Amino acid sequence: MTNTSASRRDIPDATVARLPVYLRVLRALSGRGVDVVSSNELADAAGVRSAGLRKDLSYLGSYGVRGVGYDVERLSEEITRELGLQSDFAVAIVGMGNLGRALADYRGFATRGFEVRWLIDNDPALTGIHVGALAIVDFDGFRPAADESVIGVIATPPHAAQAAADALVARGVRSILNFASEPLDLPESVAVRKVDLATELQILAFHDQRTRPEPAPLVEVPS
Amino acid sequence: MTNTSASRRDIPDATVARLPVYLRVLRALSGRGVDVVSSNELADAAGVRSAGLRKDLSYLGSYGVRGVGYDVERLSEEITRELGLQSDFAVAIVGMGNLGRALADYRGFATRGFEVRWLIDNDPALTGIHVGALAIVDFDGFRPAADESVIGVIATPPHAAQAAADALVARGVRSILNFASEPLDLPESVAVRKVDLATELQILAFHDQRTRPEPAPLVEVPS
DNA sequence: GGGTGTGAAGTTGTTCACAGCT
DNA sequence: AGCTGTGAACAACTTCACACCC
Repeated sequence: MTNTSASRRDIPDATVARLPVYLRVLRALSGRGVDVVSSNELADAAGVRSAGLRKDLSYLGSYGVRGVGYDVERLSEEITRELGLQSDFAVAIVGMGNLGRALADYRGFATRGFEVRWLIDNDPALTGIHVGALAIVDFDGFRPAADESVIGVIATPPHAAQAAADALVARGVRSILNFASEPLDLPESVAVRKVDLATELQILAFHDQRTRPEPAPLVEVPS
Repeated sequence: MTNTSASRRDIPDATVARLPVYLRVLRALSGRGVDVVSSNELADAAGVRSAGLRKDLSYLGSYGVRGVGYDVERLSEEITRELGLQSDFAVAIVGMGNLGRALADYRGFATRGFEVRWLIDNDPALTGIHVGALAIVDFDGFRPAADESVIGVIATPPHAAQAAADALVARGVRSILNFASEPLDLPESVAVRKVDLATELQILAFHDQRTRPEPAPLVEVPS
């Protein structure tokens, strides 16, 4: 809802969630000098089915050539544009515990169009300390320009997550990646994605328990 | 498919993915001395709709009381049992870079039934070094008992992920949480979940770009 | 031949709305 | 009266299969 204004073309959420994966594969191919790829090869490398891949790409338009495949460069650009990644996004990480520091140093961001530009923590003992090339600031030191897009990453302890989110939103952040297990209560207009590590493990635990091979591989006694 | 043996009751994947969230909320309620909760309150705290919550819980059986709500303790136990979390799971983290170290120290695991028991890295310069109470070992030092369930967490650089996964599986691991962006090629019998941080950011970028308020909200003079 | 693009069918997940129990 | 449990309607997503084009 709230979808009042024009929503360009309507790309399903499930598709949007896979576009970054395709993009990564395409860039790897491009780096290896490949310039045409079939839906089968691409799907394989991305871990999806080829029919699904073709359907996903069809939402962007027709960028493939029948009997041949997709132009790697062209498709790459198209997805980049669709995801809005032509210009770099700035990232602000809140919470400089272990996880926050690890994220601050994470190499994968820069290579995919994200620049970590602020490290925020309200603990006065931490402000001023450098992590990599950046100094930790408190929220007063976080003043993004009104026209720049900043993605906020919450890596605080659970009880501080809501306050961190509110502070980010108050300063114009409209997209948040939340590592705290606490669900955030925010305006509809703010996009939130959650990564809860313990939840992921629990989901795996469920499947593990369900596919346990034998009931109890005890004993081997004859008798 | 491959669904040869009995699959107890059939709980939808989407429901399984939410059970851990409910469980966390229930435990928090329990800690605050609450002993009955309605689907509305629980749904609210978990960030879902009440009808959906009730449907989810209905897959576990009928543990609510009409006109009253759910017994917090009872439901907690039921979900715990269903997820297979009665006994602790052991976790092995592979790749002791920034992310691996952060995960090794992550407090959220222990409180949710997971014990990090192995820290693995094949770099000889790292083996023997302690991170918290555990020493880093190489794969030769990873010898879980045949009957214990271990969840493997891959926090290596992308190019090492497949080899790490293969090594885990060769030692009996059947559940893997993969932080590397590389998709893993593994037998069907191994459950894999992927957490790709850059992908999450890119999905947010898409939404951000799409909901940008005005073309250019300039002016207003600060100084 | 080879591989894309896409309606149609099938599957899975969500929401509604109300019967039924306490 | 209040709140759960659930069939039934609905919506989203996936897979199939084949027409169509190079």
